[in-house]
Amino acid sequence: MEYNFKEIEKKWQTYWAEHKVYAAKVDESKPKYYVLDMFPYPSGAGLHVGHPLGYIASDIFSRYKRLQGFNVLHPMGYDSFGLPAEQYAIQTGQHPAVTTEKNIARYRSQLDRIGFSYDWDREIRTCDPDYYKWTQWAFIKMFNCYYDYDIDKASPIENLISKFEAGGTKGVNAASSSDLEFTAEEWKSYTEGQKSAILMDYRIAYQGETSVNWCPALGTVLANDEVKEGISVRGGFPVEQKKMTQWQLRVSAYAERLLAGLDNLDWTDSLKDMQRNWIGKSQGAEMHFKAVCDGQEHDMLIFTTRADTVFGVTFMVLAPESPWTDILTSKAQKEAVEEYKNVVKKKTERERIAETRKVTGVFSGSYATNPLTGKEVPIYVSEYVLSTYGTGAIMAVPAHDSRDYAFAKAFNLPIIPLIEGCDVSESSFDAKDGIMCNSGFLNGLPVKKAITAAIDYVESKGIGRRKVNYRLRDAIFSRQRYWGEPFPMYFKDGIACPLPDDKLPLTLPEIDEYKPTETGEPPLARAKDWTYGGYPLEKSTMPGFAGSSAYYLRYMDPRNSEALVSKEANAYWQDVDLYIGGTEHATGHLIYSRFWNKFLYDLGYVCKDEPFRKLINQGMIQGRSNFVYRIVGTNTFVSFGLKDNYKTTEIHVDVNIVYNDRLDIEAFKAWMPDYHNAEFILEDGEYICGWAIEKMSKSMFNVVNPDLVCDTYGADTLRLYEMFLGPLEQSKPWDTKGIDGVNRFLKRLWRMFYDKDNCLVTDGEPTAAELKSLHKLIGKVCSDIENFSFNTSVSAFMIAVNELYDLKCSKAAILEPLLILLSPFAPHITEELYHTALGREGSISGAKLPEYIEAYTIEDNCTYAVSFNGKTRFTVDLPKSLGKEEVEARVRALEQTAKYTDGLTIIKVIVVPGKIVNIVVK
RNA sequence: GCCCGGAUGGCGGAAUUGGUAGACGCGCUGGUCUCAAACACCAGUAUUGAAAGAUGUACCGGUUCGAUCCCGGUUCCGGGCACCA
Repeated sequence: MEYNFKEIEKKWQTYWAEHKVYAAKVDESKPKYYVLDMFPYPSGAGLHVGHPLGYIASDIFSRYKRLQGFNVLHPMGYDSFGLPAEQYAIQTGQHPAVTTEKNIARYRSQLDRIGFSYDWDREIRTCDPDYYKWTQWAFIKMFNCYYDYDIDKASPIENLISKFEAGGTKGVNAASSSDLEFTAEEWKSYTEGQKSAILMDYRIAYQGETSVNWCPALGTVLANDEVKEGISVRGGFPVEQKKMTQWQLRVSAYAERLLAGLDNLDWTDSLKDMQRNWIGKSQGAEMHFKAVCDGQEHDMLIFTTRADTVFGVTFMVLAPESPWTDILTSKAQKEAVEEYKNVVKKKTERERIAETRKVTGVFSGSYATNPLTGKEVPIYVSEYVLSTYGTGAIMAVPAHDSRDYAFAKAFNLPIIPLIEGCDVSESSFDAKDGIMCNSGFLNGLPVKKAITAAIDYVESKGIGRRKVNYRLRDAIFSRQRYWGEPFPMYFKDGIACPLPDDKLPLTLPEIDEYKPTETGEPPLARAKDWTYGGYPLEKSTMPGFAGSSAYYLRYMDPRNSEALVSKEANAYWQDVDLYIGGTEHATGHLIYSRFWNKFLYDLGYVCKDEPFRKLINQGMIQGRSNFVYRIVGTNTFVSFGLKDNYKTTEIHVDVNIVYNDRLDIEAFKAWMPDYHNAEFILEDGEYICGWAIEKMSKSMFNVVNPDLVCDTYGADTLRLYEMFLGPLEQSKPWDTKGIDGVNRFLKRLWRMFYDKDNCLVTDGEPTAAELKSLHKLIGKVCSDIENFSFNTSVSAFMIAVNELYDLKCSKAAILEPLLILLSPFAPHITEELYHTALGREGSISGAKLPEYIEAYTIEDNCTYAVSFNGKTRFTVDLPKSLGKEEVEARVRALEQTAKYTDGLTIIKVIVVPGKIVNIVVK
């Protein structure tokens, strides 16, 4: 019998599906284990060989955990709302639901071929109304809550209303968009409209005006993590800043908890660092400065982390968009400031980035008084101060801040050094290090102590207070698009109201065109009768991250129509034990999910504060591109080794017509009409291609389709090879030619069971050598899997099978544990051999993981190399059972009889068991 | 500019984290089988040298009997953030 992978793989995939082998059910008798993949966006291009890498890893781990006796939840679904389907719809008029459906079918068939152990009964799709009902439900909950810092969690908005009714804003310690103050009487005197406007500033899901990333080409706003270097991540279009009223989520209220929660997570440090930087906590102080404009006195508030440098303030700076700027611009400077503001406003985000460090600014015409020195300093307006961070105003200390320094140099402002011995003639001294000088009562203190002393002083004089700032901003939650979740909100006389729960889901209406309207309204404005009870419904939709923020909860109880997840299901599955996915979600999905989960936790809907206990980031699989070299101005192609003799252009060639860097010339001629009459300059009768490692993409003709690999080598080979390529978390290139090695391994495994038509499996007692091979393997593979070092596991399998093959071992007592151990990696072939060759019943996934017995792998004797000062002089075999002291004693004795002393005396014997003995001599 | 990761044969990568560097696989070379090819199998394969040996983990230095591993500095590559006061 031959290893017929096609038949075997089809047979077992059918068996698993028919017997629902991987269906997960709540089972209190077993410990649970939840393994989750980041669900894919089903794009039109289908999967390439890089996509399943993480899925294979998580599948191996899931299968391994099942063998260990865990009740494993391993679900899959689709993140199926999103821009590409909509862009396609705009171009073709096809409904996004239709293309999405088609793409999902393609993804499913590709995934199925690889043999994953998903529980497909739990599949979810974010665009399914039964699913997005719960996205809308959560949004309404957020709308109906505010964040109370006193209890440090979300709380129903009614509680806030009661507080306002009882005592106004006094004693209210809540996250809000503005710092309003009013009394209970004032509150009661407000109209409904005024009240709802005030409450809006406190809600966790709220509508508010902010400066947003507006992408004109996409016709929508984007969140910060959807923009990189002034360009939209999806599509690559320029993005500009624009003031707009948008739905937002008050993620910033959770900044401290999102930061603190990281400490207890089993994530990589680099990913935690990314989130920490994104949250951007900085501790400092707010300080009041008296400002005078045209004789009028105002109060100005700044934020600083360097309160110690207040004696070196030589000017102040306001953000152009800051409300202070209008108040503190003098009549004389009005025109200049307005002009400056206009120039800044017109710049796109991209220009701002390109011109970073180019100093611009304008004098406001007013002056501020330093509260500590009483000195007057000028107030400037400059774009290097951001309105969105801190108070939008700073005190400038050019001697100790490089940005202030550049500004001072450009505007010829004084620079006062405050640290003993520092040189500020060429650049500022930014380090928080040294002894203070020129700083009144702070003189003589080291910087770090001076910071505390300065803040203490400021607090005691009532000039300011300690303050923590976060860079994390609220998430802008509206998108002016069609293919997303509709907001379950309507506007009654201009006041935003949520739909009642029994009206959920609010499904997407049909429209005949997916573009924005001529008047610039979102596509939903095209819908007929987009109203509720006669009131207009919200016309924008939710962003991509809405649907992915709580999907891991829905998998626990995917068909529940009463709740996002039942209390029972949530209590059993709890949280995700292992989450595998790419780093690209570090500051997007992984922040939003944590926020969303914490919110639901505050309200008691989920039992865990953090959703993802352990996180692994798989690396990218890069493509290996091949090139041909066309001699300029001809249709002649010269082989790689000879190309330097000619003037050539490098052209990407489809890697599927190149074998081992050798071009299939006939296939090349047929590839594109242009090359039909191509001529070639060969070396040794062959055309050798150049190569490079690049991103896997269609345009570089280096895409390898997993279907093709499954056709030629089988899914088990694909799975093993993807793992064998290198460490899971590292980026590495795909190179199809190496795949023969793992394929050979499987064929050899097969031959251990079958020779032609004979089954070779026998009973019989295993020998010591066979047991040693097996148990070395068990020990290695189990510890590798726990460490996600799957590449070395595959090597270990190859070594063990080679050893056993050489020993001609066909004993069931050895082969059965071997198969079970290998089954997570290569489920089809092991399943087949388990049944037909070993005659076992049921699926191998129900088997028990073989136990590792160390005693089998210990060597009787062990060779020590004895060396003097690093030079090996002789080797000696000693029983492994000897203790360290005894080895030392025997070595000393040997050394004496061997007369290797050369007149030297031993000062130290270093024994490393099983390794080497070093004798240090003098 | 700041914060993280890296750097080992022709290639992907191992090395029990201070103890024989280069496991395993690819590729290459030679051989067996074959009319031939494919498959399979066997042997070799860091550099240098006829050999003994010498040299080798990006570079410079340090600690140590001993360093791919620890410490200091440099270069290059990858990722993240970027006027965050």
